[in-house]
Amino acid sequence: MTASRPGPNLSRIATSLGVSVATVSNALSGKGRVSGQLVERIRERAAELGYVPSQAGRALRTGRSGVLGLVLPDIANPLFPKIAQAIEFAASAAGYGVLIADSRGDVAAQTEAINRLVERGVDGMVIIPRRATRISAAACPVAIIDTPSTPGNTVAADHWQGGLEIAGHLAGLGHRRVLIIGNNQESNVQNDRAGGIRSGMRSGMHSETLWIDRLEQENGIGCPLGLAEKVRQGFTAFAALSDLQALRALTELQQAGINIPADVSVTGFDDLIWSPVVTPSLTTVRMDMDRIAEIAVSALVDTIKTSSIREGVLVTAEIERVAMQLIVRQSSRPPEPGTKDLRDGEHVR
Amino acid sequence: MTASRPGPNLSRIATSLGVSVATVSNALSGKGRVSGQLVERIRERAAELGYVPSQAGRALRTGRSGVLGLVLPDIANPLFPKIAQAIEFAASAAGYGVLIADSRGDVAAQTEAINRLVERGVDGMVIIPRRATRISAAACPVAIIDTPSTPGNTVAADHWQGGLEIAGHLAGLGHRRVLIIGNNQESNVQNDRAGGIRSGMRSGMHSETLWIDRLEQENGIGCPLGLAEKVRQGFTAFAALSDLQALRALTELQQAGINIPADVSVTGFDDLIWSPVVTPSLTTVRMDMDRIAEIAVSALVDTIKTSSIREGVLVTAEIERVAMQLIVRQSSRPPEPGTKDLRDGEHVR
DNA sequence: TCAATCTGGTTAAACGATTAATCAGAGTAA
DNA sequence: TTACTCTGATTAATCGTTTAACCAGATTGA
Repeated sequence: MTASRPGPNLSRIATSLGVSVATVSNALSGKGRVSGQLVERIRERAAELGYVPSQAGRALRTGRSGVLGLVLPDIANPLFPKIAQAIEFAASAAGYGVLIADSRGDVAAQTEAINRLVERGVDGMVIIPRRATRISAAACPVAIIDTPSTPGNTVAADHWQGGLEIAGHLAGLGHRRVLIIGNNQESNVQNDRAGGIRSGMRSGMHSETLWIDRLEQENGIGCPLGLAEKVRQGFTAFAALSDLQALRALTELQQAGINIPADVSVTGFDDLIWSPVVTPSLTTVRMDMDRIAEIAVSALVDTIKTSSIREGVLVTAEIERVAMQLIVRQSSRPPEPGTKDLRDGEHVR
Repeated sequence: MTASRPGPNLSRIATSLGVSVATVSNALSGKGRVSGQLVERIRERAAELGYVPSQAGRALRTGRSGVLGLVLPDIANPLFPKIAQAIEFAASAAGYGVLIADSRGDVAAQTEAINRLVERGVDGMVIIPRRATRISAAACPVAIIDTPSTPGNTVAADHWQGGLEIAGHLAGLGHRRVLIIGNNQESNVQNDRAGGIRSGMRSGMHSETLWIDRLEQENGIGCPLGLAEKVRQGFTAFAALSDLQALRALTELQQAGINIPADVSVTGFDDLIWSPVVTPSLTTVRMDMDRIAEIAVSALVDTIKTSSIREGVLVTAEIERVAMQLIVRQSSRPPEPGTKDLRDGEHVR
């Protein structure tokens, strides 16, 4: 029993017009030598029969599947929807499908996931590593989206510059003492963001950094961050390295009776789904995921088209960093003059 | 130039052992008649050469691609990570790959996205419709994950029962006046959840429903929900139909100086990523997405394997609804006796 | 003893698209 | 007239796997 596809194939079109399959193939792909009128007639007939080329047949012959793999070691990442959406859009615009692979955070399973994609014959992969994972060269071109400071990175948001934006914003509002809140000290992305914030501090400004992973190792997961105490110490701005941490800070502060933004300001990163709808809405920094995806995919596709042999290449793009955009909302405001900020000044001295 | 795959193929194994390709194929698939020892030798050699079957060749011959499509009309849905993860896991356990398709919320683009998947030759699709979209029968088996009350639904969380859990929990705590908060009156899922909550009300309990979409049509997107006023009217519990709305309610109430859970309780649905880490952590109801995905995928795969012709079938499974699980955290507590709840009693009378 | 059956394989034909090689015929130049 | 080029098509091979059909040799049954 041969399960034949329902639709028409090249040969059906060919016999129905009394020409050869090669001619039909040439006419549709515009490659060989076919007269103008015949091309016209073939195109018409193909459309009228509802012809769709068999990817399997094409893949077998050309060795190209027309499919890209998308690897996210941390698929539970709340950024995933945006990433997947952007990659899928860019890929399908370039005529490619997107196969997803998940490794559930496990580093060993990541290799296995990559292998599954290779076995399925993807022409290339987009990998968004969680930490500084060395991507062991796969059997196909690979584009990496992480952060510009990661070696091998293809394209990414300029997280450092995003940090500068936050620092500039807080400085402009008049904040002096900033607490940076991250959750993973191993993360290249978070380190760049934090570095950007620190290097954006103006004279007279001071920052400290709170790493949640450290804190949770001691006090258990989900422990309080002790932010009310930080407020008492004179911090007037809390710059989280992700909106998830910003939300955690926001609610903890609110619960402690501290008003945002009247008493202190809170900022985040990534403009995640809840950021516009919480009260107060969250000042944050957004990355242009569509543009990043478009650059990554087109660089990947270029490499695929030019590299005749199926080899593991790390793809590079001309534009390596894409600017992040500051979104000012309600959660940031100048510190109340004469109260906490002044008290802080005394505290420092 | 024929771009040949790098790895070995059946014929390489065959010639290296001096047997025919058919025998190798039979040995590896365990289908034809091959002696035990020969099977053994072929398996060994295949492993030692690192043989991976060409999906393209197999797909061309069998008419099956070994790939499932995943269609999410609302890819920005915060549940997407969990869904994609669960589907990918179940599919790859069954030997299938997962191709994603996004329609960016556009209903017209949904059909186009489905077509793209069909053109890529997916063997079946899992569709998670946003609203009550009639799925125009695609050219392959389709499993739908929505809610049990949707006609054509294959398998889904028992949202109604989830609502009952919430209602039971709030009733057990002693709440009398419950405000249900949804954001989309067209959603089957949300209606089932709300219906469950309402039908779980004990005698003496009262509920009202606030639809955010209605409110935002009048007052603009991101408008305040006026929950402080509701508290004054005597509501002591706010049951959101999604954790996103729960979060919106939580922060709005906190900002208004209302303490949770001391003054009022807030509950959600879905156990989204932020629910355990906000303060107070959110009481919610979780669906067993892994189980749902496993049921949907295996039903789909069964249908694919038995239906010889490639036709558009709506797949059914034996288990149609999967129980949701109540997760009690900090945001729900008995109402303060003698204060708001009593005042409410008077207010009602 | 002769035919039927079983065992362990082999042969060959697909699946559908691509593409190098070829070919018939017309036009052209010497 | 002969050789050469150009155009517009056709032929045939190929990608890797699956599977129906066939076949040689051994065993079995009557």
